[in-house]
Amino acid sequence: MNIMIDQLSQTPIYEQIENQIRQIILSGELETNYMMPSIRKMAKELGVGIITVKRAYDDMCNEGLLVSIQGRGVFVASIDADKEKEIRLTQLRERLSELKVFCDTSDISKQELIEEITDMYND
Amino acid sequence: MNIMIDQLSQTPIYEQIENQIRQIILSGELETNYMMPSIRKMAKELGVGIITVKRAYDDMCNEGLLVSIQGRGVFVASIDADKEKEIRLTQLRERLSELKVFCDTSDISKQELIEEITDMYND
Amino acid sequence: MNIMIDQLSQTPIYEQIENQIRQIILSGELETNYMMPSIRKMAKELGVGIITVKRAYDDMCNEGLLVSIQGRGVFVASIDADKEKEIRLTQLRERLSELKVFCDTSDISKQELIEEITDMYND
Amino acid sequence: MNIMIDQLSQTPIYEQIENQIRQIILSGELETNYMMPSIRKMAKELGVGIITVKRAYDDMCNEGLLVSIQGRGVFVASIDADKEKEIRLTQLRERLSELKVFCDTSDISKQELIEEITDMYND
DNA sequence: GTGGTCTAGACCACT
DNA sequence: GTGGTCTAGACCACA
Repeated sequence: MNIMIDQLSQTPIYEQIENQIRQIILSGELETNYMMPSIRKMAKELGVGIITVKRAYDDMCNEGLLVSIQGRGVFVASIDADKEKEIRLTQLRERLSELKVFCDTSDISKQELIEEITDMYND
Repeated sequence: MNIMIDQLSQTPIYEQIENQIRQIILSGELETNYMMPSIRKMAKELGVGIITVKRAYDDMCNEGLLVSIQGRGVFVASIDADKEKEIRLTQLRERLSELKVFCDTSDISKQELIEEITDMYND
Repeated sequence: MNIMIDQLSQTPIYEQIENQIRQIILSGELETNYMMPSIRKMAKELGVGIITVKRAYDDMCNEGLLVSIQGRGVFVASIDADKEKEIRLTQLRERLSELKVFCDTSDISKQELIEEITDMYND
Repeated sequence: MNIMIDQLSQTPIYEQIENQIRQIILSGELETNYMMPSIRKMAKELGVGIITVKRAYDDMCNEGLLVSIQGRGVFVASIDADKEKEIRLTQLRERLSELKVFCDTSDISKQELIEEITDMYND
């Protein structure tokens, strides 16, 4: 589990942690019931505060990707891959819907939009 | 000029104002040198503080879309088409950048993203 | 007397008027005791408020370049050209003194300074 | 970091703060990532309001000389030498622009101006 | 009337 | 503790 923190980023540290853990779990790198590093250990490794890591773990528990068990630790939740994927896609569609409104009111065509995305992925 | 404020939104009020004014100006709805509602009037209409509106106007002055003149008012700046387009694209890229972070951390590929967009435009 | 106002300039209108009147008087274009246009006439010609012109005239009276006589009008003061010039140069030296402090603390050499000035006058 | 405020000056307090911080940073006195005094501390030390200091910090963030990070503090940004120099020259040009208006309206020629500068540097 | 500056103080988000 | 947002209200400069 290799998590990188950018101390100067505008994105809150707890969110950086969440994003990377989410990516790792969704990529299938960790099995269900895998025990996450303890909050203290993770905080020490990343060089951030304990509260910050706790916030990240808590958020992921609410999200359903992690499960916290009193006195034992935090574990990777059992996930139905298809169902999870569908959730992500639904979230994506909501974001895309907002994006389309922006493009429509800004005179940006579908062509230009896709072109920008392609450029972005080529960097 | 119809601006709506969502007091419960996560996005700061001044940013909501900025986004909507920007949209209105870039859509060409307002002519160059159009006099914006005075800070006090706008604040009263929106039911927000004077400083909040001022902050929004200030930011847009820095952005180059408005010009503020002491004792006279705040006016729509003259913008050439190319510069206008560039502003829009810059905004688009900021949004796409956030979108990419979401996709990357959600195990959604470039392929899937473009596919979703294409579907959306076909509806 | 040809005075131009830039309504969109950041410089206050009354100051624009002052600068141009000062220039005209110092250039010797107007004789001593020349009667300036009335405040109302000047305001009408320039398309600005009466108060704005009054402010400009008042300031120039305090500066000693104009003399206001109750019920008669505003006139060009008698000026000792040499003395006036010396006053301007003294003011210039004060400004240059500040400028030098800025250059010294910003690692800008005399060479660079004069070069920038030359460039500026060539535009 | 020794900043002096002149409460009676015509230049706004936040601008006085900005000018002095800019000078300090551009002079190389502070290293990249140096943590600036907190807004509250600086405000208390200078005897001004919190918002005044915040305004100064905000402006310098927009200028690219500082970076503000929620919950952590405000830091000196990393600046490359060329960009630094360009900032200084831009500031110089703004000052020279004002100086030129003064000279033009005071019947002082480019020759006289440069002569005065040369004299000043010879003292 | 307009915008520009400044204050004191409150509440929230992040570390 | 840090910065970020927002308010209410005051005073000044400008037109």
